[in-house]
Formats: sequence, structure tokens, C-alpha cells
Amino acid sequence: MKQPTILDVAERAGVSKSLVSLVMREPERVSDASREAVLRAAQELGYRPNAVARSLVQRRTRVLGVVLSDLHNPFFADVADGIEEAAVERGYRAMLSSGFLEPKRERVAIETMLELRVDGLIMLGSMMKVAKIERMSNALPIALLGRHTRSKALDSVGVDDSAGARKAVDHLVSLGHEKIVHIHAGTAAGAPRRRSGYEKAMRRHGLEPRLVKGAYTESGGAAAMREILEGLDQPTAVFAPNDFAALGAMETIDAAGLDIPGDISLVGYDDLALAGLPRIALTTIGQPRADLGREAVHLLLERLDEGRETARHIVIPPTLVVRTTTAAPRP
Amino acid sequence: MKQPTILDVAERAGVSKSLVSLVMREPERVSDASREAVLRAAQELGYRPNAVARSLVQRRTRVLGVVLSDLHNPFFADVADGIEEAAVERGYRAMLSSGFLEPKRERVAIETMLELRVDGLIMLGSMMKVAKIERMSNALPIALLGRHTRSKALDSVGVDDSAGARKAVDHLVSLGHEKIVHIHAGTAAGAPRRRSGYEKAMRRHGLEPRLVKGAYTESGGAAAMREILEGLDQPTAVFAPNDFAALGAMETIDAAGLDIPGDISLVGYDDLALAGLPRIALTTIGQPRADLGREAVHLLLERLDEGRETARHIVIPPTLVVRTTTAAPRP
DNA sequence: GCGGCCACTTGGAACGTTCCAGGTTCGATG
DNA sequence: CATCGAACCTGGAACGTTCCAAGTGGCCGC
Repeated sequence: MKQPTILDVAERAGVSKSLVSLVMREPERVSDASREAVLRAAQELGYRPNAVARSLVQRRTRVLGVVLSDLHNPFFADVADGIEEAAVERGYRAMLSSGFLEPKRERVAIETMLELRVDGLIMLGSMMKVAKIERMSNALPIALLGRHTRSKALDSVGVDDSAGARKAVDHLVSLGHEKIVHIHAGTAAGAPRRRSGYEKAMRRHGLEPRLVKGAYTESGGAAAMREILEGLDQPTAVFAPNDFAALGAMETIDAAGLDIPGDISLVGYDDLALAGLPRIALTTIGQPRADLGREAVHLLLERLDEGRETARHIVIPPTLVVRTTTAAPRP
Repeated sequence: MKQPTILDVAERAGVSKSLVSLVMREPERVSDASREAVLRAAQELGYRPNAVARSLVQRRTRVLGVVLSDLHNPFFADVADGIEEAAVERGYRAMLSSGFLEPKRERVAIETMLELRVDGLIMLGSMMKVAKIERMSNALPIALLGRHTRSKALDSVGVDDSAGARKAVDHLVSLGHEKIVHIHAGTAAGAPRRRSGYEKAMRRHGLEPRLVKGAYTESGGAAAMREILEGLDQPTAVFAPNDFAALGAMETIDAAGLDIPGDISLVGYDDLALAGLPRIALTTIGQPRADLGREAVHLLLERLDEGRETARHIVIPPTLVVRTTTAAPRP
């Protein structure tokens, strides 16, 4: 049951522990005979280096912590995938911690990561105040993902939500829409930029922005859509703050007996996998999700392995994905 | 930049390192005066216990490793959530590692977990041979999730796929269906049991099982459905091996201009979130996913904290979720 | 006023590595 | 044939904790 240590291997191979250590790390620097003896002994004993002890003396764990609010959100899952992939590629591991409805649980999760001495931290969809995060960043490098900041201490990688909203509006306008409502998600992550991008794009086209308050959820989108349908001046197109909200809106429109895109065109945001299902086929704004994760890892490693000291902020442009929920308005 | 250690705190508080350690672990055993002095010093220095050092001396990390094949699969995401929740509740942390298309990457991930000396391992959707897994289990307790085994060394928690299939068949038969085809997913995890459960249930109703080979994917379901529609004796109901396959079948049926459930009733398996979307509304077999995760954690902790030595295998019964893709067949 | 007990505190060993300064061996070199 | 350097190897210190045996006082009871 007890796992063999480097000393057991050294004894069996008839060499010093230091040599065993060297074989494990830089085998080419050891003579053939010793290397083979050590390797054989290790094999026979089932020796496995103890990363805990190694971390203690090296004072680095080669683990990157990732705290994210919700694994169910496929957006985060994709990003997490990119993170994991990039980390492994560079000789690091990713440790995920998820599921924060309340900020308190998030704080605990972060604290735990810090106690475990992860080498860097990626925060995904966090609502925590930037100042608070900055305070932690003297202990380790932190990258904010999917969130914008001008922080001098924190790195960030985000998508240009404003540009995404513009692409949605441009698409609808090019189809001939003029009455375009935006369901906005208040102050949720990214929502203000999507909203202001929408407003700016509308004005640029000489159109009047029309806003309805909703949320990033199916039910939030459904409720907002109900409000829109109860209004007087019916729009010909709706731009939802994300795909979930668009889905909710879609249900409400269906339930009202209206046709998409015949009566109302609908645009989402995020390009979740389900947006591509034939029965949904939602026109939406796509984001290179795995790339976001990879970029975040690279930002961290630039600090860790290359010694960068100043903050970097990366912005990735989103793309328009046209499916069948948008068409020219009825004449 | 350098983090303070227990010695820094001890010096500042004017006590020994042992006392600081004690305050961190069992504050009630220390005099009020000392406790406060230590706590204040720790606070002022921003001291945070080093879990790496602690793990080394205690020879346990209080980390549970979770290797899963795919985070995108919402099933795994739900299970992972249950795992994380149960772990935190019991003073452990979960470390996720995901994304294995190839067995090789899975092996590396597991090896990494072992080097990090996680206290227990949960394997989710792994295709690795049981004998191989058993060989690792003398190093640490392992729980297999979503997979059945009679192993004497490994714990497992799974759903009763056979019973799930039976519920699907019973439901369809009670609606009046007799020509019920099952798309089976070959030897993929759980698939053989779903298939044999289907076969047994059919025979019990005096009906002839009818099988078509498919897969656990959308495209696999779509292809199988095409094969079914090209056949001579059209069924009135189709039981897919999972929701993704059902979705694929649904697309094929839609494309053929047939109505669900008018022409064909359709039952999925898994009850993914998307099965509940109004536009999909798939009748399916639901599994208490988060519970699966929680159970796996409990199994591990029974060994870790309560000293259980013999294997336990838990089977959780699934439930039928009726939506709108099933109805009585046309007379 | 002394023994004993209790509450509290302490120093050193241990955990399993890596790192580093220095040691050994051996063949080549002048 | 002494010296040198290269190639290879070694022992001890360090990493930051926990654990444990043992120490220190103060107070109580007789």
C-alpha cells in the first residue's frame, strides 16, 4: 500500500537518491548503466515521483487554477477545454473549480486554490470586484477571462462584445429590418457592451434603439419577449443578449402563434451547440471559445515562464453565424 | 511577492511555529491571548497555510481526482457538479481532468493525478480495461462512475440501464405500440444493457425485438433512422440509445416529412437539458446525475475516512420523463 | 511548602523531493 | 608521472508544514 520513495529506488539500484532524482528529470545526463539500473528498479517497485514533495522544494506546482461560475454553461465548458489543452501542452495541469451561485462559495474556492499554491489563476465569468482580485494578484498571476478591464495588474482576454452586437445589427439592417429590439441583460458580464454596441450600431444606421430588460437565461428571455409582444409597436426583429435568452424568446414567439423568421427575426449570442440543432437553427454571434481559454493560459505562462511583469489585455473579435431565424421582414 | 510562512507568523506573534500551526488547526486548544496574537500576526502578514507542505507531512492531499472523457457532454457536467459539491461538503476538493478522445491522453491524465497524490480517483465514462484500473487501485481508492463492474477492488456507481430500457418499452407498449425498434449503440458504455433491457422487455410483452445499429451521437442516430425509414415494415415507435441519437433520429424523421409523434413515437435516454426545450420536448429516460456524482464521492470517503476495505457497487434506478414525442399509434 | 496535575507551549524529527557544492575516477596531456 | 579536466556521482541542506514527546508554570490540596 505504501508507495515507494526515491530512497527505495536508490537503495535497490545501488545509487544515491540524488542520482535517481536526476534520472527522473534529465536522464541524458546520467551514464547508461546507472540510468538503466535506476529505471529498472523504479519499474520493479512501481515508483512514481511525488509531485507534492517536488512542489514543496521547487516552490511551484505547475498547476493552473481555474474558477468558473457554471460548468453547465457550454460556453465555459468549451473554454475550459481550451485551457486544459493549452496547459497540458506546456507542461502544466489545470485544476477546475466550479459552481458559484453565491460570491461566498467563489471566495472559498479561490482561497483553496491559493492554499494549494497553484502557479496561476484563471477566472471565468466571475462577478468579483476587480480591486479585490487585484489585491490577490501579488501572490500569483491572474487572468480574467470573458471580462474586460484596464487593470495594470491583471491580464485579461475577452471578446469584443460591442463588435459582436454591431455585427448582429448590421446583419438585420442589411436584411431590411428597422424595428429592432434588444433584450438586454442588465449588468451581467458582457451585457453592457453588447447593449452599447447595439445602441451605437442602431444610431449609425439612423435607427432608434429600443431596449427591453431581460437576462442571460431562458426564462429571462421568455419574459422579455412577452413584454415585447404586449407592446404597441411590434418590432420585426429581436436581438437577444445570449442564446439562452433567444431560446426563451423563441418559445414565447412560438407560443403566441407567430412565425420565425416570417413575423419576427431572432438573433442570439454565443453560438452554443444547441443553436446549431436543425430545429433551433438560431442565427447568432459566435466566439472562438477554446481560443479564449488557450490565450488565457498563454498570458499566465508569459508571466510564469518568461517573466513578463506588465499587464496585457487581449480582445478577440466574434463572428456572425447566419442560420434560419433571420430573414427579410414582411413588406 | 514571497509568501509568509508559519515561521514568519510565529516570530511576529512571539510564539513557536508549533503554536501557530495549532491555532490554524484547533484554535480552541490555545489560550485566548496566544490565539489572538497569532491570528493578528497572520492577518497582518497575509499568511495563508501552504497546503503543499501540509500534504507532504500528512501524506494526504484531500484532493479527489476526477477524470472524465468529455466536459461538453452535459451528462458529465452534471455529474461533475455533484462530485464537486459533495467533495467540498466533506472537506475535500475535486480536481477535474477532461477531454479524452484517445486512451493515451487518459493514461497520462491518470498518471498525473497519481503523481499529484490525489487521495481518491473517480473515473467517468472511461473505456479503460477494468483489470488495468484494478492494478492502480492498490495505490488509492478508485470509483467507477456510470459503468458496471463486479470488481472486488473497485467501487462503482451506475444507473440501472436495463431498468431504464424496460421503462421506455413499457411506456410505449402501454400507449399501444407493438412495432418498436431500438437503435443500439454497440458496445459503448451502458449500451449493451440498454439493448438487453429492451429485448427482455419486448419479449415479456410477447413482442419481437427489432434492432438497428447506431451510435451515441446525433449523426449515428440520424443514419440509423434513415436505415429504418428505408426498411419495409415501418415501426410505430423508436427507442434511441441516448438523447443525442434521438435528436439525430428526430432530424431524419422531420426531413422525411413525417410527424412526431403522429407517425412515429420517439424515446431518448439521458434527459439532457436540451430534451426539455419546448421545441424538442423529447420523452426520455432520466438519471439522477448529480446524485451519481455525490454517491461516488461518498464511496471514496468511506474508504478514506471510515476505513472500508471491500468493494461496494451502487445502482441507481432511472425514471421515465414523458414529454410530447410519444403518443398512441395511428389506428 | 511540596507533590501532582492541568493547561499550555515548545523544539526537533519527519515527510519526499531538488539543488548545490564538492567528491571520485579515469584518461589524456605535457 | 604528476596534473588537469571531464564525466559522473554523492551527501547534506532546504522547502513549510504536522506530530509528538517533553517542558514550564501555576494552582490546588493536604
